[in-house]
Amino acid sequence: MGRVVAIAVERAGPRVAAPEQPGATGGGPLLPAQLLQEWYAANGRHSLPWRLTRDAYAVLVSEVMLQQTQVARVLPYYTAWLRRWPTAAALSGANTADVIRAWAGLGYNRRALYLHRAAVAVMAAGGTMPANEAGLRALPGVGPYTAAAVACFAGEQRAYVADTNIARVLARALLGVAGPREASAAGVRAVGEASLPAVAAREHNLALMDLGAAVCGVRSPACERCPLSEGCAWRAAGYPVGARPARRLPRFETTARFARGRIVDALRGHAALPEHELAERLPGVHAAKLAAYLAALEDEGLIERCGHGWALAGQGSTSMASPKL
DNA sequence: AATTCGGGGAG
DNA sequence: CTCCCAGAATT
Repeated sequence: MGRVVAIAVERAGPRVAAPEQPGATGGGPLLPAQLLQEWYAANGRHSLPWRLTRDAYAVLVSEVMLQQTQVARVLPYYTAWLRRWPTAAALSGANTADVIRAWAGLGYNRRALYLHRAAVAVMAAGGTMPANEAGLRALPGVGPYTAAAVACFAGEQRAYVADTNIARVLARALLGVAGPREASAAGVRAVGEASLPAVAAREHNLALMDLGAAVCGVRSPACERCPLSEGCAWRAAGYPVGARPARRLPRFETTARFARGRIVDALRGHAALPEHELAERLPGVHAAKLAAYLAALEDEGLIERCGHGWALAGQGSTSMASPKL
């Protein structure tokens, strides 16, 4: 991608960019875009597979997989998924059970359903993936972040993209607080939008994202390696700490999340299972709630009744499967 | 505004 | 052990 390099060497501005550059919008704090792009050219993760394509479907797959999930864990899933379902048309023809099985290990299983339903919706609407925020936002499982990300990374549109990393960098560098929780979402958005460059917003957003992941970590800001440190408001303020949520988490094995994950994963390995066999795979504390878990999973479209037992939804192609138990 | 929804790995 | 991760949907 010669484009990135070209941007980085476009102009040799002042080495230390002033945090506030007069004349942009309202005069709020801005990012030193030049330094940021130079850092990105040298340190960005340019070879991530979803950054090497502009295919909106492929980018959507990556973004949904990346929701609350680390890059390293998504990589093998992304590759396998696109090999199996290279297009929205291909995915729309898959059965639900196969899609849920392909998701094994990623967590938040509803994301697999959303992705499948999004593909079906795209095909129903003519077969062309939307590349603008509004069209993307209408797809299931696509919220403000994912819509902006796909529009920007695939459609190369000038969108304000705010994942957890970007929001943290903006909150620190421009607002002087520890993170987005210590600022209003509108405040972060205001400085983020004001800092969006007129061109190459894609590289701008990717740079902020990589910076947040590699340098400006939640617990470990490496300011000595940060291109924004000179004008960083958080650093200048002496690194004020953020408030702690301070919430006691119950043992994971006792949570509904654990039970639901176990249930779905058990059904991944079998065509169908009777309810008592599902109960055997759960700690006793869940016995009284098993029926409620199953009802919720059924309502969400992850599982379905199969005779006297349960199976992954859509097990037998698209037709109403005959009872197997 | 608060909750719920998985699972793995870093610290 | 706790915390965090390229969030979204629901209440």
